[in-house]
Amino acid sequence: MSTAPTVYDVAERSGVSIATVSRVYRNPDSVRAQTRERVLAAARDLGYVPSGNARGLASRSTGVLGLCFPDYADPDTDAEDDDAAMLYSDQIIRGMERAARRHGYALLIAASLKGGPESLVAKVAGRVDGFAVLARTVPTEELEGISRRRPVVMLAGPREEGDHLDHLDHIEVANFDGQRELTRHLVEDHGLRRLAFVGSAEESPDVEARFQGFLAACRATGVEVPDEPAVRAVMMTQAEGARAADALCDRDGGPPQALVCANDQMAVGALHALERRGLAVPDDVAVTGFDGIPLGRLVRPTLTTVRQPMLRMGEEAVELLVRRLNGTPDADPVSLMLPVTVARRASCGCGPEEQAAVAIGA
Amino acid sequence: MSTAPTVYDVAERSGVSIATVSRVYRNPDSVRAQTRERVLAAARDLGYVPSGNARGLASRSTGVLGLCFPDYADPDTDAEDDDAAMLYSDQIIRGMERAARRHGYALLIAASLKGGPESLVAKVAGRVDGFAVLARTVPTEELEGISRRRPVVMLAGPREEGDHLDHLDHIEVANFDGQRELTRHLVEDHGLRRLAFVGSAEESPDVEARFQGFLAACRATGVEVPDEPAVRAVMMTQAEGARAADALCDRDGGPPQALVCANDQMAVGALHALERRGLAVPDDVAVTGFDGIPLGRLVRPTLTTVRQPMLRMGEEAVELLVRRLNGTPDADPVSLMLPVTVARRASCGCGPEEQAAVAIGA
DNA sequence: GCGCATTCTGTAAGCGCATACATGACTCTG
DNA sequence: CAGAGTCATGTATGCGCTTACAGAATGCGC
Repeated sequence: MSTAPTVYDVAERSGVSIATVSRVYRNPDSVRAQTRERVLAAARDLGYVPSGNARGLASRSTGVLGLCFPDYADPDTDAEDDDAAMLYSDQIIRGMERAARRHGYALLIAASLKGGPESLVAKVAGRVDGFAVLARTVPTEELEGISRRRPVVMLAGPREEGDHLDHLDHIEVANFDGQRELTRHLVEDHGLRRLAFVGSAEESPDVEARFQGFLAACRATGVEVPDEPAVRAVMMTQAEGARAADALCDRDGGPPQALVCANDQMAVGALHALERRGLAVPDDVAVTGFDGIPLGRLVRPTLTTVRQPMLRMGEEAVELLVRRLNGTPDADPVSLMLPVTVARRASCGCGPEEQAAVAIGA
Repeated sequence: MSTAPTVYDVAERSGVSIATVSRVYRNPDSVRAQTRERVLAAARDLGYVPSGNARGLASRSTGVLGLCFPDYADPDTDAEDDDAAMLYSDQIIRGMERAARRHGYALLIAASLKGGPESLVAKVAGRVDGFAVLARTVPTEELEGISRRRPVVMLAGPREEGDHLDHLDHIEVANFDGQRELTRHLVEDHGLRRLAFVGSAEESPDVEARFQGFLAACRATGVEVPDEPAVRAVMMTQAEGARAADALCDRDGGPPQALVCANDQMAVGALHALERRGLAVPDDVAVTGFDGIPLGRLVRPTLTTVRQPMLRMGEEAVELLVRRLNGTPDADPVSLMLPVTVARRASCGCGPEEQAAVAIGA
């Protein structure tokens, strides 16, 4: 692992100047074929790999796009089953990677833990030409500064009015419409009326939108519910979902007829908690989630949920970034809303077979 | 999107030298608190983000690890169902990301398409401190050169004897043992004797090892099979799996009793093809895969397969890289073999419930 | 108040590459 | 065969940061 060879080494070995070496890589046609071969041969001999850092510094661009996402993994779950570990951020990653590749970019990913918030984004931001951020992964103020200098697209968080971030491109899904339709389904098609929403609306604008959709459906169907979520979860993990389910069951009046969870992970946690208590899903309590992670189809009963088009979200994010990168850097901010689908599965009482679903919203 | 501020701007604005600005970020304690605050305030005002390129250049390290993987996605499948798009590389990505984060690294990922092979690895290699490569993603010779200058770990390809790459760290799974056990199960527990192996052994050393495991089980149980795979697939995608299934059914003597596929994607493709032909799985033909991707549990019948611990593979890869990076760069190459588990599900005739599985190999 | 040990901060020299510009070698024209 | 025009290559500079090293400021004991 000796010191890596540089353009200088290659230049010396092939008897040309460093400029020529550089040209061989950046603009091969501008070098005579014979010279080029000599240079490439020397490079091969030396095991030369151009330094991305130096290249980036000199050319002011990296050829890399980035993604910052929160780490919502349930540590315990993963150990026993890889599948369960695939969260929705993973699908966004794949979507972005694929689209990035099409445009000649690589993808740099980093999850933030509550720990060093600043370092994370800064690290990513400093190494990419542009990046996407999953809602609330990064403190607003920090993004504010960063986004002045390079393209950033917000994912999954509705734009915040009056916020300093409204100059950012933005992609969200039909949280409101999706949750409203799912809730309507519970009430009208399954006749459930005592519903409880699980999830902290303050935590994330997505959850807030979902909760509002939930409320809208309740009002429209004449179901009474409190003006705020029955249980606030801090993290949106399985553990929190289980805790929420337990808390709701222990309340006066017993468990509600349906647990409407703000995401799939909490719903799965609730499923487990209810099973431990000997309550049957969906007969005693219906449970629904939101997201459409693979795990939702692996649990029993299979989880009724609202599916987000996550791959597409990742792809669209890249498209927006690329557009800004070559062309219209100062165009007005774009705001996309992608449609969702309600996946009716077993946990709401729809039986084992998944029902055909239609796109909702946007 | 004006020119981004630099240390110089921050230095000027806060009335210090650029060295002090740098120190504030690299080594905060070495700067007086009062000075530090001034600098940070100026940085905040300007929206300053340190350039990763410049930092990397000057400090000769990037704080980034990389992963190169092949793109085996089935383009058509993805559109209709995000879940189906989650391949095994995605799980490796997650495993690596998580471990990388623990060690303070970000992760750069890039899939290679057959197209520009060189540019891909070179690009990644030039931007990271070390990286992992999924078997055969990268031409051997190219890796040869690169790996002389920075840590590389090979994933999922058995080390090739006499190869120039045997100085690389290496992680594989118990391909041979896993496939042998699965094959034994088909023959001894289900009484199947006309088996066909689908997959090109030349393409990948993993497939070769699996095929050898298949052969070993056949010999041990007295089942006769040809010395090479019944069908060679070029890509290991669903489309290829379907084609293979069709080809085998059209042969003289009709379909075999079992299709032993070299990976899950091909197995799923075979499942579809058989269904189209009106053949029942597992009653007419049993089908098995290898990998344990989430999709395998979503198809009907659920897919019997050999599960690889992919998350763990990603994590171990990072551990190996990190170890080389800080400490023992020239230690002897490490070779890890991770155990697999046989997941007995419906497609081999074991019924809908997944059977408890035990670790095999290593 | 002085000398010396400690901080703290500034100066300067790269890190490896891209690229504008200058130079040199040819070819072509008249 | 001189001069203009091409093409290939070299020279020189700077990208934004880190980091010895040196220098200034501060604190301490006496």
